[in-house]
Amino acid sequence: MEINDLIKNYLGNDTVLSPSFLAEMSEAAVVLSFKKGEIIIKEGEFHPYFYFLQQGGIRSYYLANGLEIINWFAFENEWVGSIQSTQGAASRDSFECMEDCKCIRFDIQKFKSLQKEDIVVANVVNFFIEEFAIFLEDRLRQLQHREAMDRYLYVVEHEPEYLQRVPLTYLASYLGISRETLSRIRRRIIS
Amino acid sequence: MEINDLIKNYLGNDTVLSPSFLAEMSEAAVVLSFKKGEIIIKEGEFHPYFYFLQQGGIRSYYLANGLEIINWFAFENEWVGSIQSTQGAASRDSFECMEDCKCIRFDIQKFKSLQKEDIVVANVVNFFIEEFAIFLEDRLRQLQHREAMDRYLYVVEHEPEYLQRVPLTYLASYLGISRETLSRIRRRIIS
DNA sequence: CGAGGCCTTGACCGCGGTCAATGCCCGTGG
DNA sequence: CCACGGGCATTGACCGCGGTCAAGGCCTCG
Repeated sequence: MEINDLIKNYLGNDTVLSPSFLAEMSEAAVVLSFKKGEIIIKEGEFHPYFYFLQQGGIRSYYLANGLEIINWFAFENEWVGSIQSTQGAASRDSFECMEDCKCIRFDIQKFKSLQKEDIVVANVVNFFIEEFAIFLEDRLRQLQHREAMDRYLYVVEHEPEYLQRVPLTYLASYLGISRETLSRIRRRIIS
Repeated sequence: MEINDLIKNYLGNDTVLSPSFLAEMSEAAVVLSFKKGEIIIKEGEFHPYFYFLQQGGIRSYYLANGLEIINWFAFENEWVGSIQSTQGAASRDSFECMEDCKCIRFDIQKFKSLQKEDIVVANVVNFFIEEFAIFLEDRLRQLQHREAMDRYLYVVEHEPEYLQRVPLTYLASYLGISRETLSRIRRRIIS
């Protein structure tokens, strides 16, 4: 059972998911394919699913003053979804496939109700949200009181896969700097 | 029972906490007082407690290049603690009382083990982490691709209590700008 | 009354944004 | 096979936002 393995990888092999959970999940989960450029979730719309990304890359972004501002990138074996949708509200962000993608789609409502009944599920969810919060904290540290060069070097050191798989235009937005500045920074480093 | 009321305020009166939870909590929770300037949690130290702030104000900050950089402020009826300590690691931040404070202190270990057994506790924790993640997301939007004036106006509109209770030096750091820039921005707004 | 904390103001300048032109790579069609 | 066009990155010129340094004002407290 795929999902079971997946969760055990994170939480250790002693994690035992209830049979009822696995049964419900296997019927609620659907494997979907998306092509490069497809938008899975649209800003402003309620989207009652979240995804486990098995293959490909996704970016999350929103519009401000006609500019796309990028929140994060996700690749293989990461969870993707809108926190707002988790609470029944419209997503504040759009999610676009940067590559062809294969995802497992989960129904949020079904998951939420399981989470209210099954303590293991509740703790698994907990674990992932905590991870996400820590990611956001790290990111804040990169943006608050740090100059462009330092932000870039952080990616080089801690998120080097972005350099391989993300266009520089997106990376610049993610870093909160302009395309041009990123370009100049990279040149300074090579020399 | 105070803690019960407290949680019901958040989750609605239909939330029923198990008697065993309440019993454990009332013995694990301690009410503490701190004076202005006291440091509750020190950067780099493991701190196995978190707090519910009943009275006063706390700031979270860390040192970078000898500068204190402020993460957030907390006031009445907010939860305060280090996410890293939740995972058994040392705190990356210090927590200082900006005013005299009254807190309820909880033992993280005890809470965690309850969370593994009691599904209501697990879901309550879930709720608060989710809230925290949304706060962090909002904050990221303020720092990424936004200029100083906009950052300040966001506080004026959404976090006006900070203007009353936080020294401008701290507020500037929170906004990721210098004291002087904040001062000039405020003058521009008055005129 | 003096000292220290906090905020404001001024002078200066460098980082990084904007605008515009150019280069490079690649897919498509003649 | 080459020509063209589009997408993306680079480079240059310019300049304004915001940082740093330093001085001065104001309030509180000893």
